[in-house]
Amino acid sequence: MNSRSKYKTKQREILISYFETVPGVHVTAGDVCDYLKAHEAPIGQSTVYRHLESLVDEGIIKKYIIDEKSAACYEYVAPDSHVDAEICFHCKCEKCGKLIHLHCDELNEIQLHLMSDHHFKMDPMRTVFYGLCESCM
Amino acid sequence: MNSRSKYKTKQREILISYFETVPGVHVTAGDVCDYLKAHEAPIGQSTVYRHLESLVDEGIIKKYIIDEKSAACYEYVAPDSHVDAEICFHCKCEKCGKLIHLHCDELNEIQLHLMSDHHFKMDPMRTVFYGLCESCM
DNA sequence: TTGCGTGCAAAGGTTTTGCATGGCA
DNA sequence: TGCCATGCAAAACCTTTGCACGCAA
Repeated sequence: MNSRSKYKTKQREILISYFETVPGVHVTAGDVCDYLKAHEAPIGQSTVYRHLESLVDEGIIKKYIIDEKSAACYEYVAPDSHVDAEICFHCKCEKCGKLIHLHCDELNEIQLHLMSDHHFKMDPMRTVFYGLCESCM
Repeated sequence: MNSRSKYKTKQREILISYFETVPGVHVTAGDVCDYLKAHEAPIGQSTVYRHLESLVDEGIIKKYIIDEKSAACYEYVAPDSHVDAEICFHCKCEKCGKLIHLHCDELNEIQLHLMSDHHFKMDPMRTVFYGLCESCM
């Protein structure tokens, strides 16, 4: 509900700085809290959660729901990257828990198909394919 | 872990009977508990959860993780249906929360593609496409 | 009789919320 | 000054687990 940040606070800057140091890495809300606590600048967990929601809305970070039993993951989005071209799909192995990143043009056709035939605008950042990876099959 | 039922108990029969009365409907563990409590036969929630796990393993019901913030959904599988042909995909609207069921052959190609090109065996029952539905776009 | 099944209560983990205090503009 | 932001604690939520008792075979 408080999607947009109105004030520039120290906590917000700390969080953004932290994410900038871990590009391409999936971190959970707990990871963020732990890291900040271990370093110089602890932030209350409710503040962390509230900022994570805002930063997702602003497109500064992405949120991934990888596994329903574990915590949500957040990842920094580099501001100078043209994100549209960087669509990334995820496959999660139900057995070993491995997470596979896919950059595949053919998978983009799924989006087009869902759009044209089913009138559904799929969001690749939130969609995860569940199944079995090669080594677990 | 206790995947297979060894004893035939009253609670197990009640649960199966309940699911038979709601074919094609998604119910949560809480729904089951509430329904049974409102009727003649309440069952302890831990027993419900334990049976749900067993029934999923036995293929009597299917489990869907639709939304990471809400409870898992369970659905009865008719025993006389040839389930292999009944693959069903789900689309979940992130805005209005609507759940859309898709029976589409073209989507089956995703499975084949993931299998042949990425060596990943996708599980349609667990995979949900997130995005925006027609009315929310 | 043997050991699984049951159910209550409590724990588990992640996320949200209430409320008083603190800080930005 | 006037809101918004913060953070602690507690609640909320779904699910799992411990343990003693009950029941199927």
